[in-house]
Amino acid sequence: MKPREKSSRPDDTGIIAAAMDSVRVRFAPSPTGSLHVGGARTALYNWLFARRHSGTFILRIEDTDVERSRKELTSQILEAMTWLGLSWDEGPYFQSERYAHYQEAANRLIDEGKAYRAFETPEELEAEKKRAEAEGKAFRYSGACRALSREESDRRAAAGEKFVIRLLMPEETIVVNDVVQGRAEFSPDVLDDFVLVRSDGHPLYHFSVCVDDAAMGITHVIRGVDHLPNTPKHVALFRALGVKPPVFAHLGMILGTDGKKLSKRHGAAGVEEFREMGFLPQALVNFLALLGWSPGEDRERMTTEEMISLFSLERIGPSPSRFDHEKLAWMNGQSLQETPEPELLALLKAPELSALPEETLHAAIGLHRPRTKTLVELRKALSIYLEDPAEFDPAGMKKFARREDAAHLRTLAARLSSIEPFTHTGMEEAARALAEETGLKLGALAQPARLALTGSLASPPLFEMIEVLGKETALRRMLSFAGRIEANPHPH
RNA sequence: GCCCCCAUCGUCUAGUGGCCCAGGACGCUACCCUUUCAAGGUAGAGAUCGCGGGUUCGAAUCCCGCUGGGGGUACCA
Repeated sequence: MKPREKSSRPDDTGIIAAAMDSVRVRFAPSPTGSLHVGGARTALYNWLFARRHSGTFILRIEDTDVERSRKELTSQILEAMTWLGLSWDEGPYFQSERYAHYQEAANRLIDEGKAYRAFETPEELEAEKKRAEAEGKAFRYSGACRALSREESDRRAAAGEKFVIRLLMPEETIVVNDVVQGRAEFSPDVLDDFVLVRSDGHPLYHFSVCVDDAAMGITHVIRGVDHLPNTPKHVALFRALGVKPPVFAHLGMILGTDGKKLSKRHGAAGVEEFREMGFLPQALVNFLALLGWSPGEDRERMTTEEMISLFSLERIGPSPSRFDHEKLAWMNGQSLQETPEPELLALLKAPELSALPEETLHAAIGLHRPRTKTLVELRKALSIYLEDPAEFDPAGMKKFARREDAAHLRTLAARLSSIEPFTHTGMEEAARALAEETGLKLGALAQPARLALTGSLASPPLFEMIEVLGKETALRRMLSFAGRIEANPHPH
């Protein structure tokens, strides 16, 4: 890592400075789905922030929802994080293995009179909710069980009566000072005594998060704005727990191009999907970093090290952003061009390419890589060196599969067959001479050949490609394609 | 319904009272290069800074209202 920059950076002042000595942040996904790019961006910002301040990045799995959590999704998330290069310093911790902590904290809160048992059944609550709705009012738990004496509460619990544990919400306005979203006030009459622990003993999200953040000494909570309305609850809980709340930074949502929540409908939403589509982790990271954060000074493409040294919470914007696949594709194309060839070969994961002579493969990559934006595209482009094209572009067939094209193909093939040594410069000379003699444009000769060789009208410079393909393969494809046309020529 | 957040080119954004009749990037258009497609080069279109009121000598930047969008409102996370 580069040496830290001096304290002229804006984030070295003010509110964050107090906790800046030992930054501890966490990414806390819930294993109810694969890693969404929104989650990946949250993880990235936490990671960048930790690295920027030589802090600690903790990974914590929030699997208290037994019904929806799935073990295999955890490993999938970990794998995606690793692929992105977001290494964690502690964890993964599993909340499902930390129930003793929650139990202990809950008992303590009850003992201190900051939380209490509530014995209403789900049905009773549901009925109350219905009633409130009918009256057009927002439902808030009545707080009826606040009035229970400790003795009665203990007695009913001991008798086996079901209960949840609720936090005794203080009757005061809670102010959340968010580094990204600014100041937000929450009036006590929209906050009720929310549930900490379910009747089956499972801690609820708000509770386990705060207990863990407190226990793990989390200094900064960086997460999506969807959690902003939860934050006053967390602040109250931290106070009840006797802990200073961390600094909050809530990130705007990542939306699809239509402004709706990003999902598979928009092409892809999971990190794993982007990986499969042939995107490079550094490109995805760079792109995601810029979705909501800007280093200023018109910087766009950056290495991870540069992002780390430039990153700060105050340069994160509050507004939601749309996921622009086009820009990602551009960035990926840029990264693809810069990847060293041995690494690229490993990334391509195409063992069949080893059938090609090293020199051929090297030359082919040199020819095709500049024309591709993803690994998948490059892999497909390279396949023409392994087997003859199986399909031909319909538009190409319409334009360049007429009877005279077959004739041109045969003439060109004949001319090329005598070239020795078989170099692209020699071929080009010969082809130009041929064009001159016949009064044809070079393109009239080249396009049918291109179609014959690749099945497509778009390719690297024809003769360079032929040189890599080899005389035998090239002539075979040209002649066979000529035959195919003659059997079934496209009318004018 | 109630609560909270957001609002600069199509998109990501720079911009924190005068340097901005708004800068960069992706995308788009044209031209150059050229055997095709990319890449590259050059030029260009594209935002009355959501709307309306203030404050100020002066506002994209501060305040209020409206509109639009998003989120939350669980014994989910």
